[in-house]
Amino acid sequence: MSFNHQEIEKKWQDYWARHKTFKTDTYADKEKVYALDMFPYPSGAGLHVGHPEGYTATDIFSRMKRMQGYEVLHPMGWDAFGLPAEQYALDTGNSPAAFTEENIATFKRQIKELGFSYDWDREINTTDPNYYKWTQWIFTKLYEHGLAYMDEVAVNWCPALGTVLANEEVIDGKSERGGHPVIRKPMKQWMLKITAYADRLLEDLEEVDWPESIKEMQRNWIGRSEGAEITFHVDDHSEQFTAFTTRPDTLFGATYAVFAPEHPLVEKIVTTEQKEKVDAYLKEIETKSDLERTDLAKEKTGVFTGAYAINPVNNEKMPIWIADYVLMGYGSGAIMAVPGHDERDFEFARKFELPIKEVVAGGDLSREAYTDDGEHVNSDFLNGLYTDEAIVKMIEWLEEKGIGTRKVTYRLRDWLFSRQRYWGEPIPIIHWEDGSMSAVPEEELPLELPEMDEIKPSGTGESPLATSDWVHVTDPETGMKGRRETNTMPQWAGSCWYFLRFIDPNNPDKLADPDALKEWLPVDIYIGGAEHAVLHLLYARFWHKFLYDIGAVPTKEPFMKLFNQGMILGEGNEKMSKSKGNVVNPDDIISTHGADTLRLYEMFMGPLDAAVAWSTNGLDGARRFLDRVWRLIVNEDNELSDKIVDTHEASQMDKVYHETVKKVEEDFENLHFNTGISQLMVFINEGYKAETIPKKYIEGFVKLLSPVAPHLSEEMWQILGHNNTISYEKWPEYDESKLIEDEVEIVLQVMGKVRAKMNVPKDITKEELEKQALQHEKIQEFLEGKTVRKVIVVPGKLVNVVAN
RNA sequence: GCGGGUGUGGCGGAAUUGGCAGACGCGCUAGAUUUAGGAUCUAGUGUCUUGCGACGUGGGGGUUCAAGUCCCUCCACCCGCACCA
Repeated sequence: MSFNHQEIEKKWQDYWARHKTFKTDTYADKEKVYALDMFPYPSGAGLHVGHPEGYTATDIFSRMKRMQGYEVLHPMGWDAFGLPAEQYALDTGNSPAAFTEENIATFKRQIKELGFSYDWDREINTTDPNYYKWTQWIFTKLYEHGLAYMDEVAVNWCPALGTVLANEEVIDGKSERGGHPVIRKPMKQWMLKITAYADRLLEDLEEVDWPESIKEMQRNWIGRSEGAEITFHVDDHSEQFTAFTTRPDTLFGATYAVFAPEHPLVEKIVTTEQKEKVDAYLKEIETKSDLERTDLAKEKTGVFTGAYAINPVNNEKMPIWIADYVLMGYGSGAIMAVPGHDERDFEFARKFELPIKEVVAGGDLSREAYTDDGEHVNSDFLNGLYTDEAIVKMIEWLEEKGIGTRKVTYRLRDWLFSRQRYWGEPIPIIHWEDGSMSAVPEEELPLELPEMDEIKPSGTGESPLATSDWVHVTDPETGMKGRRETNTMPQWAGSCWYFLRFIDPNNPDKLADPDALKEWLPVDIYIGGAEHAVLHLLYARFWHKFLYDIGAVPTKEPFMKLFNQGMILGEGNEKMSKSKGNVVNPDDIISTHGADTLRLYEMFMGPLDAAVAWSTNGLDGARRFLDRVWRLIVNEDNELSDKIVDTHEASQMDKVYHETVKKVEEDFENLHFNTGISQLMVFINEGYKAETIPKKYIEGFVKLLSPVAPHLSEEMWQILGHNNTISYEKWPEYDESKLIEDEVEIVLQVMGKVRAKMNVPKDITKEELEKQALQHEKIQEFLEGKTVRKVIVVPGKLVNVVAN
């Protein structure tokens, strides 16, 4: 007989809700554990089977920690601002708020049906004014500290979405959401000065327990490089420019200079003879999208400006070219080209027949650029030095002459923070008619979004808010008129700090009580998808460091341990997608197999971080295991099976039980759920073979199973004669002595090959073990006619006889 | 191209410090039970071989008494970055 999952799951979900079983006591005396999920964007499509994977992992961890006596904070909320709701509102004329609310209701129902042990009293919604009041408050603090500023920048304007996108939201020249074309357009935008934190964001990665791949991605994204900035004069002009280089030691080999096409100096220095060609080139570049520019980048293009720069180290004239392989957005948008020792410069010099000069010996410059270390030549005072020393000496020389300095450059750009959208947190800034600007005072926050009958693009590139009366303000004291900022914040804003609010979600006076933050921070385990490796995780770290600097949070880093769950693929090993029709809906699985089965299956599929294909057979197998557990413990009359006996006598289950407790605890602690579950299966297999099973072992087993399959475990716990929830029962302990048997099996090898096995007492001496092994009949057989050269004895494991 | 990662049965995957490769699950085979079953229980299941045995962790080489694990080299796939000076 199998259990009725629909009945049991409903029963215990109701019980937990009614008793508020998972309510967290913020100020409990117990030691604290904070287990966090990346909260979802509540899309109209509802929950996907990928969501429960990470959620189940943190839930198992949380449930185990509760049973081990910790006070656990395990919350859930909604990252509910975002483009799809606004797009829906534009398409249908309905309000994004109502649409969002419906989606949240669906998500919440689905998540509750999976039996996660969230403290629902801490539910957070980023679109709730009580929440975004503090998102706005953080913005005003950033503004006060000079970290939020407005700048005219060439932004990624997406005409289809009617908004500006951050660099990270543009993939191959198209919008990350929707795949619409994106063009460059100069606009006045809000920026956050994340670059001010670049070094700390880099350095503090050392302190956190994150996957190396994610740390590496963040390091690459920040892209720190050390070098020098060198000033060059333009020949016959009063103009000068700077170029950044990581190889100042090769300055003697700089034979030409290259500007990015957008470099402001280009129009000033271009000669009349070359103007036509330069203009044509600029025009060609302008009409290319970013996508084309990177695509066509394989073949280098460029044009001579007619002007020359003076190489400060030898006063030689270097022709100045423009080429789009030099990027305006990095360094100063101008480079000194050293074709002998830089592959890109080499390629360019070859194509345009520019001189190539060797200054580091060791390569063959007729074939390729030589970028490795070597002895410097043709370099005056650097001759004979190797790269490291030559760099130091050259920088000293440049600094002495006042024509260059040591310089660190980053790939990381400041964070483009405004969106021309309605459905986001309003940026709490007022632009006054006298041209000044001020932040909305704290006591006036939250600055709520006005309700609008119709949300339509303003047509001017401003957000729909520009069409509302809401924008107009008058200073009650001076009577000065002003206009509210109409840009809103990007979706990343609300998720930058939500984990702080979970700690003290209803605090009206502060973002959260500092004492409570001290108790719970940093987050002990944070699980979510790898797609947030740079954006969300870098932005959240930046805000956290800022809040740390102003004394609002007590830790430098927000997330101590991070883990990325893998993707669940469709049965054909392809990504699940509507168009392929291979999407698995959790609702269907809960209905046919039950939430416990879904949880168990997703954890048993493979390692948590692996991408594994969904398998209906595998899912059936998970259900079969739970049925086996049920049938072993519960009889036809829904009572405890006669096989379970209340005894303290020694049992054949002793060893496997203690092994199971040990392995399950260790594996769950390390998020190795697949192997922990396999051990639970081993225990049940042994249980089927045994005549009787001590009740205490079955109780221990049900506790071990309960984090994975909580509904079924609660039901069995009740059948075992308990009236309370299993959620706070003491986690089982194992007895190390029960793991060791009196006899151990020893592997006997000859020349490294297993030839026989034998059982010996566990405390046998090395000498005795060797003696017995050599006497073993089978071994004797193999040693016939051979001379024993050496015998390797590993106590408790094996004996290897070397003979020939 | 650069950086990171992964390659183990028919499939998903296990294997402290190098020490019995293939735990557990799926699938498959046989038997039991059943009116019947795609239910349940029991046994088997890396490959080759009648057997003894031999071979076997992407390919090749090396270190070692002993290699999935360490070293060298090549290949394939996945992820990230992509002219970052």
